[in-house]
Amino acid sequence: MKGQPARAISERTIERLSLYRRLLAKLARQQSPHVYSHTLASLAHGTPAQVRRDLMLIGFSGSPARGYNIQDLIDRIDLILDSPDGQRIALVGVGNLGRALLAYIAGQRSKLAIVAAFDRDPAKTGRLINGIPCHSILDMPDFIRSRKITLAVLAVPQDAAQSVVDTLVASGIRAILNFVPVPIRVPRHVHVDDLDMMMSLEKLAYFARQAGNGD
Amino acid sequence: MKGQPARAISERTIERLSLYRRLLAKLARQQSPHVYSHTLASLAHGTPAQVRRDLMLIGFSGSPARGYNIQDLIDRIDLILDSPDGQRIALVGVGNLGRALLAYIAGQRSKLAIVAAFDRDPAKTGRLINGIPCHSILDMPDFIRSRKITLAVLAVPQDAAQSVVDTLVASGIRAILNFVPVPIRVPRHVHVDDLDMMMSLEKLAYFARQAGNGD
DNA sequence: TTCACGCTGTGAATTCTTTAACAACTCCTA
DNA sequence: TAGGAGTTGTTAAAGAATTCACAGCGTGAA
Repeated sequence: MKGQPARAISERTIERLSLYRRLLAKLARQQSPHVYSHTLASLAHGTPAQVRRDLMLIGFSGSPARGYNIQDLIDRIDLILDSPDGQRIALVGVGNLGRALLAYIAGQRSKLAIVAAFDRDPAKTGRLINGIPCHSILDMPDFIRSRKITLAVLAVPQDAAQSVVDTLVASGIRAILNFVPVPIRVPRHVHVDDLDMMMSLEKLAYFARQAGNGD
Repeated sequence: MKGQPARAISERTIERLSLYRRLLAKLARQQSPHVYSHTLASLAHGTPAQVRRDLMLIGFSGSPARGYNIQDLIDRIDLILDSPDGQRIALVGVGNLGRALLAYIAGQRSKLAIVAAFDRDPAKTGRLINGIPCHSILDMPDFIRSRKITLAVLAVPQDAAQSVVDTLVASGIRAILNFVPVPIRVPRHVHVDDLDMMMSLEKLAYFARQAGNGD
């Protein structure tokens, strides 16, 4: 069995695969067992050529005149995106945003489970929050190691960010979804994705102005 | 007065400018009145060449041997990113996430103010939430028009997303920050930025696995 | 069984983004 | 006042990502 394709798939393509999978899950319930690249493309706001190339990259083939088998494609994407034994996530920082993220993420994907939350404030620790146990941040290293947590969602105050990140990295975390609007330093083997809302808003504000008149 | 440079600046560059401005604001309080491109680059996790090119694109010049004047650069970026009379934002969907976003965004930038929230649920409307007045979604079109709101943050349930978007667009919204994990359809002149957390998590999960061993 | 249609798979072309490289210049030192 | 160190501004090259375009094929219709 060949498993994952040898060469790394680009970040952009992985993002689209995630999107395709979600769209395909909906299609699977509804219509014929096949989709054309142009159908999937229009659902994903992309081009047919892009869809075909993405699927080519993961070694998936369709049939001319029938398109791609939906269930087979979902299975193939699962094989790429999911780890067989699943991956566990910790959320750090149980403030307003942290709690909302807990509720948002919990239970979305069986192979990607939030298993613990951490906070410095003793008033928040030692109980369930949105069904997830919340621990003291002092217990974090042991917890991450023993439960083999590889992903972290960071939603702590700015000042605390870098030191929390250092702890996470030292505990063996492999990737961080960062909601703190500060660039965090990590060693090269740790991946970071910044979701910076103010940056997105400022970008939208700019293009909103460019587009139409000058309000 | 020439105002904005004629040619559009790329999305990537705008994002970095937003980041630079934030970093510069910190620098301004601390040290000398100048920065070198390599200093700013290292704070932004970028390369000096990238910084120089970005600043070139917005027509900003530094001095050899002293670098860029921090305050002047902030002013120049303000000129690009900010609208002189400010832009107003509406938040739609006051659930867990919506409330957290209100708290997060409120008061961050004076030229980018959240001025109203909307929800379908009458229990939530008619009062302040995190200091922002919350209205019925039925009043949204009038409100958006009369208060000249051009940006929207979308945090409604999936099923409601497209119909809310249609209303927003019809009311004159120019750009939407979309937290709903569904591709929304808008006319070409409306800009959308999708902040899709599950997609980001799945991407990180993939690269976390690629990097090290195969857990 | 044959034909025509419309799709896939993919090399080539294009476009967009980043990095390299270096001449020109400014400041500091002596 | 002249020289050296180190930075900017910018052109050219490299590298990624996307789109084009078309050969080849499978299906359904005749």
